[in-house]
Amino acid sequence: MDLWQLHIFCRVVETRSFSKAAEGVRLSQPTVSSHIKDLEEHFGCPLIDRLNRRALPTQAGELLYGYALRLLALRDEIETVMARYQGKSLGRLTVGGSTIPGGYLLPQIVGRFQKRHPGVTLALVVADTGEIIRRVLDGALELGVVGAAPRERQIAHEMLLADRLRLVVSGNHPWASRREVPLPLLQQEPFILREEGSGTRQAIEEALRRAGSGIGDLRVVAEMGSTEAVRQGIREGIGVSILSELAVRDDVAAGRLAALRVAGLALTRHFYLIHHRRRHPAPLAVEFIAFLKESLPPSRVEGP
Amino acid sequence: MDLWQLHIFCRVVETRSFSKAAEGVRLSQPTVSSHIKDLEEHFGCPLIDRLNRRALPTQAGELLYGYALRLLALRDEIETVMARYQGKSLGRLTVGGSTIPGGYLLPQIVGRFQKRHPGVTLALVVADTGEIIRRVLDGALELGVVGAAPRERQIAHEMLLADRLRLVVSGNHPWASRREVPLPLLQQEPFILREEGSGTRQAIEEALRRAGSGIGDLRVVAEMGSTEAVRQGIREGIGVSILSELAVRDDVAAGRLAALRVAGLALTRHFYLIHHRRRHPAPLAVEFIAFLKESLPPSRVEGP
DNA sequence: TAAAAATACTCCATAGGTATTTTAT
DNA sequence: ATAAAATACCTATGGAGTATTTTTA
Repeated sequence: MDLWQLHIFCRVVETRSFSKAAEGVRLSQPTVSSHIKDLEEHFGCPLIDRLNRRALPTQAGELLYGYALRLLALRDEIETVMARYQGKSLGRLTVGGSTIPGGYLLPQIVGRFQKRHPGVTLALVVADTGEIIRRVLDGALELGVVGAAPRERQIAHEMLLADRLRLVVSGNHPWASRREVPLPLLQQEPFILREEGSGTRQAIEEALRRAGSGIGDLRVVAEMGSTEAVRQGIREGIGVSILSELAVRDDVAAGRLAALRVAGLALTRHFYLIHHRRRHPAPLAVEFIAFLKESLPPSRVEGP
Repeated sequence: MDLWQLHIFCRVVETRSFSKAAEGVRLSQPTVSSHIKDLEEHFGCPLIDRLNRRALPTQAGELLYGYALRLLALRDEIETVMARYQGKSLGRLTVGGSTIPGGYLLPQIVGRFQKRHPGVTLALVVADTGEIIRRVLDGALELGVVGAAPRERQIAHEMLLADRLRLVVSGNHPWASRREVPLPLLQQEPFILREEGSGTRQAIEEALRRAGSGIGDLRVVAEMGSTEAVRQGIREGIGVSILSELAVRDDVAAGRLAALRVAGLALTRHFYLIHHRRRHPAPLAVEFIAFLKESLPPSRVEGP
């Protein structure tokens, strides 16, 4: 018994004729006969009564007909669902982001993508870079945006955008109107640092090292566990800090904070799009990647 | 896409391996590979990610897997339902009976058959012989038991039982204790006749004709439209009549009526089992016919 | 290096065809 | 005589096999 034979059988029942059914499915009449015979042998009972002018289903035939219709309908449903899936109007996409991209970049982009694809289930998972990588590896996340290039062989990474880190001071700080501050001056200033292990802190350490300095040369007055906490600390005048431009964009625009360069410090850091190297991306993921790239200001997309 | 390929695909998803799946369905690994490839080409997207040690479904694969399980389950349901149908524990049987068999023979037999086959839908249609034949022809009835052998080419008939017609008198009638009455004596007695067109009346006319007599020679005092009415008439002493032994069995046993022979009158009449000559009977109908025959007292089953 | 899947080929079972016969109206 | 299905027979596609190669952990 296969779907094709059931389809032929249904046409015979509906047209009450082997020849008409044959026409309908573009087969010869003997071929239809042989398929019906096959089914009858398979089920071990006659399905169609051949009454020379009419072919009528037996009781067993009627029973089979009902079920065959359901089966064929389900088959059609599969075809349409799979097609719809490819048309990206159906599916599920789970994206991960480490702290900065997950907090300040992806929410808006995921939101806009969601609006463009109704009927699609979107999820954004925010966790630290290591966790994001682990989840991409085991397949729980299809894509991730993280603050460091992972060295796992199984993970493919692609530079997505160069995020500028800026010296951030309160809006009423004496430096608020300056464009730039020299490093020695910064080293006099009370400084708020992120905790050990933070990607931002690592980027700062790296930049200082390249400038022949280090964290020890800063006047660290506080260590805080999140970007939010640091931002609050700056606004309340506890000190200044170096943060991702993304994280303070709104506050800078509103004048609550000011972002400036540190002369002689190359405070650039990259975010990477990651995915499993050997798993096929869902069409929706491909679509999202394209959407993500065109959503980023072109100026920010620079070489590695 | 066919059911076999979907089945193989499901095994691959479940075992997470092409080779294991191949073992499970008794195929070679390359054959499994080619079926999966076929499916992937059919749907136009990868379904399985081949990660050397493990084969994991893509998102599209998971989507398909869910539907495939449903489809295969429905397929299995068809197989079991069709098998159950053949085991006769499932189905529907509609039997027709003309007045006498429909009123006095089939109800008990249908009832006992119903008890023996729970889960089966049984219906008994009582109508005149012509109507029963028409309904067997159009397929609304699968079987019929009628009081005359139909001459339609499309209807097969088989003598089922010889029903004896008896002269029926009230339990307190002078003849009640007699075994037999001569025809001339009967012709003196008030007689209740069935209406024109009744099978019983036809049988009486036929018997009288064979004896060289006719209805005109009877003292007809009433013409009644049903066996029931005639029976009541006899009990109330309006007259005597000739009725099927089947119709008065209970009353005779209870002594309310008496049944006797008429000397010189061959009052035998046959009931016939009929069915459509060219339609395959459902297994349940075959079963019912066997049950019907073994339910009849063997003495009553005689040659035609 | 070993384990898994892909590739390359061979073979035959069967879906499909055409021509014809059978059957019942 | 006709219309429909069954039968007989032929062909070719593709499902299944074995042997081998490719790939990556």
